[in-house]
Amino acid sequence: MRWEEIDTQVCSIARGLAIFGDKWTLLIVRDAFRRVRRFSDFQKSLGISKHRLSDRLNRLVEVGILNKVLYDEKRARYEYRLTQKGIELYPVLMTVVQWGDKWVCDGDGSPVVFEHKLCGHEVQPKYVCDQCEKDITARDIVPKIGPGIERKLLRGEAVSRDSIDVKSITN
Amino acid sequence: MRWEEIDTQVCSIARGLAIFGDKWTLLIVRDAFRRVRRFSDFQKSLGISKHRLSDRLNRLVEVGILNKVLYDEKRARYEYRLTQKGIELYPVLMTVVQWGDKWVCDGDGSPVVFEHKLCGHEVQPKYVCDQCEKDITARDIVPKIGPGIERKLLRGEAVSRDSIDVKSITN
DNA sequence: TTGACAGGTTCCAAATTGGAACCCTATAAT
DNA sequence: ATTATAGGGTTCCAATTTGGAACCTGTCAA
Repeated sequence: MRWEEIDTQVCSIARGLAIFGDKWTLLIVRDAFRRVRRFSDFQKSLGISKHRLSDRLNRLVEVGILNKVLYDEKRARYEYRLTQKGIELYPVLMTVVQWGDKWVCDGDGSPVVFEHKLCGHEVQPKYVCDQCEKDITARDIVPKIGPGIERKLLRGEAVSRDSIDVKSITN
Repeated sequence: MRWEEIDTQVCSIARGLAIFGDKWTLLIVRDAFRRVRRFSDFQKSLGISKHRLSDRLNRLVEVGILNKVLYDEKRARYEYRLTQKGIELYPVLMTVVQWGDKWVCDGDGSPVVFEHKLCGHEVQPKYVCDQCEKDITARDIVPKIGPGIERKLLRGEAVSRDSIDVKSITN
């Protein structure tokens, strides 16, 4: 299978990664969260080639993660800003940060820490059950077929067996 | 800059993505959570070429996300299983699932839903402040220089200006 | 008038990929 | 005893993707 076909899987991970699972895209989104907005600033920050950057930015605009906002009419200059769809990638980025802080730090500790404006404390975001408020861990979660698969099956559509075979997530 | 150099940035996102930010790696990890364990099963599930798969599995073992476990001594057959380091990628994957469910579903709803063993309910995991328990959103978080950068600066090490320039994360 | 700046595009060499073919070992089937 | 099959690879090549350098264009500033 080639990469362009992975989003044919009935799987939100595959579909998500089809959008931002390549080498540079999430780093561009990271920079957008840091308020990097202009072509040349992305380039400086990432050291990516212009060609690639141009590609990636256009793609992100296409899929609705970034907006192109005119900031200089005469010279047709645009800024790239996160849309709501982009802003909601925040937990993805933050969970990567937390994993990285724990597993690929170099002994000096977290490069960046975070303050929660609402309570003023330094925050270690946590991932909890919305029903019982306990921490979510892989071992306590049982995946089940959801409507996205069920409805397709009811309509007789082919759904790869692989999507269906949802086993308990654990090693 | 070429991709192999991105983990020189003092940034947990860059360092994380240096490990699992390429096209197939996170999908392999996804499958590992689904209890896919053998070479040929990964291959069937992903449709990736053997060459690539071999590469990626070895890489994941190298960086300590998967363990190679002998299951047939005579024929030297191994299973690939998540280590603790791998299991802790769960929130990364789940936040991708939640984003994908919301933004790249096709009208049929979530392909897969999740039950929380501890309370028996269907769970929508949420990302909250460990101090005040309120939901975390990009707009309420202020990044600050952490020890990982500060200590390097105190030792006089070069830290790219880019890592330091931590602006409020918002558009 | 010259030059710098922002934001591209074009081109090529180098790296990465997918796919097919092949290899090796150990069991299973005939 | 011979053949087949399964698991897990490796080798090779053509196609795709990439990084980097060079070039283009329209505006402003000196």
